[in-house]
Amino acid sequence: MDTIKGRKEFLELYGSGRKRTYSTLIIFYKEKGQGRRFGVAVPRRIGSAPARNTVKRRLRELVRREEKRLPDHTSYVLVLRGQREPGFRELEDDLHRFIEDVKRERTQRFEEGPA
RNA sequence: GGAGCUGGCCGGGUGAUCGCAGGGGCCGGAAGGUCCCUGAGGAAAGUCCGGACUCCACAGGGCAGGGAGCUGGGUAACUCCCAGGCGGGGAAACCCGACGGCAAGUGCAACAGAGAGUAGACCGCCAGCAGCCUCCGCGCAGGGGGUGUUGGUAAGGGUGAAAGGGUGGUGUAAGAGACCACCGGCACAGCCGGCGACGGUUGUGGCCAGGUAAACCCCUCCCGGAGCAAGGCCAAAUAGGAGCCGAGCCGUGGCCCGCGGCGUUUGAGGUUCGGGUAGGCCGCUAGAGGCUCAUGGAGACAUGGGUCCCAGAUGGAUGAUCACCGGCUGAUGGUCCUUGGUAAAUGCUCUUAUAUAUAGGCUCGCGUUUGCGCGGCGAGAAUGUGAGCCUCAUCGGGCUACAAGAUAGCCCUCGAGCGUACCAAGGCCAGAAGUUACAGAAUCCGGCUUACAGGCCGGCUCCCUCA
Repeated sequence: MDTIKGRKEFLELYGSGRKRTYSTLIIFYKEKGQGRRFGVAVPRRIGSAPARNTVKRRLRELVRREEKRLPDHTSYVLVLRGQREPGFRELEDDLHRFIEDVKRERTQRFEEGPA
């Protein structure tokens, strides 16, 4: 899993990337460069350092599992929503929804494209 | 067994699947692959002290600023640690203390109170003066009690966190360190013990000096600045840009003097606009290091030997998911064990026998409420003491009657052992459910402080019981 590094690149995705909102996550993404690259952001309001680290590990684990199902040549930033530490299942559900949404979006574009 | 104090330690485990970071070996031209090893804490936290390390400065002096503040020791150093002293808390084990100086100066103190730091008369106490009352009337002597007023007084009451030493005496109208004795405290001097803080003791002195220095301040001692984004190397890039101000600027990091450097035609420096970089490597993990043994020491710790190598990320690794097992709390159940209590709704056996002081009321006797004289009223009121009588209550419980209580009637009654029933507590077994903390290295150490579900081991104090 390649990671996004540098504040500038994060700001670029926040500014010009596409955005989808789910119950525990906000996901920014944009076609860019080679391969798939990921960034994870967990705000301070979630809790202490150990709590934030746990959430980040869960998100990385999910990305590692599901990476192949996402479109290539794209950068993604996953930002945590809410005030509390979410469970693994909640995060998993949201990521699956995102994968379905992105797949539908590409199919639509593919059908509209040649027409 | 209970209550408490204290020192040290731990702070989930196993398995499966899928992963991360560093190092090493092997394969490969490289990308990478593969195997092995290692991979968060007691506080990694707060960033509060102290150091190591790195760079800058080193020419000093004065002023300012900050810190420390009982003694001796330990340490690289400390605001830390050990031992001791003193003060405070506790019945004790033990705990707590910024613990130099308010008898150098200046300042501050709410409310209450008469008075709060050169003290102060609200009540009280005492004295003088005036006038009044004393079973009734009158007189004499003496006493007592109020009132008003003028003074005295810090004994007593009251206020307050605190009222200007305490106790006893002398003294006095009443009092007062006014004087005396003892005690406490203070200052000075001596002696004894201790390295010392200090302790003990003797003498002298003046009667005594309130609190607050995390109030200013005074005294003693200590203190260059910045921090691993320190600092160095490599690579890349900006571009030696423009406008304006301009005689000072920089370092000695607070200020002044002084000193050093740069600059005033060759323009230091500042500011605005425009533009750009922030990639890699080293520092970077072997250290005041861990474990263990020996020696010295009361201890903190030191010295020496042996042995081990134990995180180094940089959008930041050290894990994610699932299953099982633990730890703790525990509704409820089993009624197996122990202990205690209750029971004419209880059985059996043994052994047997008991009376008290106080309170209240009533009656009677005696004494006192200054003395005397005359008259009146009246055996009264208050108080002390002695004798007799009466009443109530307590000294055991249950049942019946009554709404309840008083009360009345009836019954059982003491002690010991065993058993039965019920209740309570503890142990044991089962167990729904809940809970499983605080918290994430970022240059590294030594500390401090704060947070923490729960658990383990040791030592000590007090109380109860048994032998």
